[in-house]
Amino acid sequence: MQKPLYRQVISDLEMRISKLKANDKLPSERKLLMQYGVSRNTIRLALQDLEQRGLIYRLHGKGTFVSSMYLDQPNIGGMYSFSEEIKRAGQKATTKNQSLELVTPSEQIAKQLNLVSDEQTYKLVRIRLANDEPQIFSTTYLPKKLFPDLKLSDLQADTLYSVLKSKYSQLSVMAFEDVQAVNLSATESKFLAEKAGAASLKIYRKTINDKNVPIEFTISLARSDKFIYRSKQYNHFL
Amino acid sequence: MQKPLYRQVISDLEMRISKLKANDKLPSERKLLMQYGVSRNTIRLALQDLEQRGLIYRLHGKGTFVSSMYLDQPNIGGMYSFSEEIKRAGQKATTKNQSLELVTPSEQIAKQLNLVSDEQTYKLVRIRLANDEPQIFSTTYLPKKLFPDLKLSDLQADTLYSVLKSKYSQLSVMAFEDVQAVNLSATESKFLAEKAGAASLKIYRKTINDKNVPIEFTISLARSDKFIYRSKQYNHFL
DNA sequence: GAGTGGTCTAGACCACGGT
DNA sequence: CCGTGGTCTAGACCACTCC
Repeated sequence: MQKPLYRQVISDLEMRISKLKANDKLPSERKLLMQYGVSRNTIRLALQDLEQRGLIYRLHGKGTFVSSMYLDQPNIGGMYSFSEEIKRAGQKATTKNQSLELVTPSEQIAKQLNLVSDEQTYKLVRIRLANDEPQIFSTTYLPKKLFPDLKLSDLQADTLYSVLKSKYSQLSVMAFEDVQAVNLSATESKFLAEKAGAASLKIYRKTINDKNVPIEFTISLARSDKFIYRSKQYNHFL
Repeated sequence: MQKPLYRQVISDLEMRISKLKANDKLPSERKLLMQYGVSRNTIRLALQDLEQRGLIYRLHGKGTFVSSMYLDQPNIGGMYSFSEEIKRAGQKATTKNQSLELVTPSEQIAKQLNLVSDEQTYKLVRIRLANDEPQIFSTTYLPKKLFPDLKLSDLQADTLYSVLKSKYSQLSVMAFEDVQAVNLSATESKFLAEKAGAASLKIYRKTINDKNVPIEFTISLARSDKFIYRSKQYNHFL
């Protein structure tokens, strides 16, 4: 089996949807199951996925429709890549003080990454800049067993996610993010060229792959005067 | 039928999960279907919901486990209503200083709500409390033409979203949210019973209905020591 | 091999929206 | 009334993990 049936249906429907307009109606579930020759359950698995990702919406008793936001604003939300966001804003993205070392993670980190006992992780520390101004101070933990022989030079040549994908075949499918507001400590404020006590966004991100296995845990501190955290939220309980 | 079977399973599992620790193992799907006397599909529907909401994670071949991302802190992000989040955390949700008036909105607000010229909106100001402690100070704008004859008494009897749905047939399908960290001003800090300068989350939310029409714009200020803004991000470009 | 979650089938009835 | 999505059953086999 190459790809699960419902994944194939998803891919095909994605193509069909991209050729439709916002609020266009899709065929009913019963028509789709005949078109694809699969059971209703399989169709519903596919539609569920598309609905969660915001490509379609379903109305009880009416039908399934193409969602508009996805077509109008494909860039809003989703997994943000710092470099791409900055470039889109017409600024220059750079990274400073990059360091990579092998460490035994704290209990909190180990739990997030589903690690047992004393498994080691890479610890990647970065300061991200836009037009040479510090914006984000981040610490990333990557399990050693998933990313053997990770080199700093790899990361300097390409973005983190593309390295994980191309060198280690790890696809980041979804990320859980927790966002808090914090007052910067004296030391933190220096990294970000801010005043001590300034309000800052603290973002905890856990990224998982297609097998539901955590592949990355990152704690970021972001200057909030320049950086906005943007997300889309879907209502699952209509 | 009172509640769908899988919703009942969800409620019961939520209770069981709340008594477990992070990374504790749940019974297997086959054990659960025997415990609840339902089919496997129903159990999986329930587990899917819990997984999406971040309460559990599942590992192929290993089992289902309590997620560590799920803390006791209520989530202020997303379409979840404040009252429900607070209740879920076992606390008492109340609202203070509610005021409702008809205003001509600023240009910024009018733009967000796709309003023309001098269209009026209702302006709803609320302070939300959990266990009598102020948590969120919010200002909500609702277009008058969509919600004629909105009464403060309606909102005091029920949640905002349920009023919009039941009285005006407006379904909130999706919301865009921008999150910033700010230092509280002197006046703001008094509303939230905090110190001036304390870091706080400022959340701009625009909610749209199934026709892609903006139905609500809200600016919230939330105490970040008690609340976490939580979101899921999907990678659309596999 | 035993146990887990992942995928899939072929039915059924319910609840909702519109004719 | 019909067509829609929502819920539900009772099976089956596959893919993965651990022993």
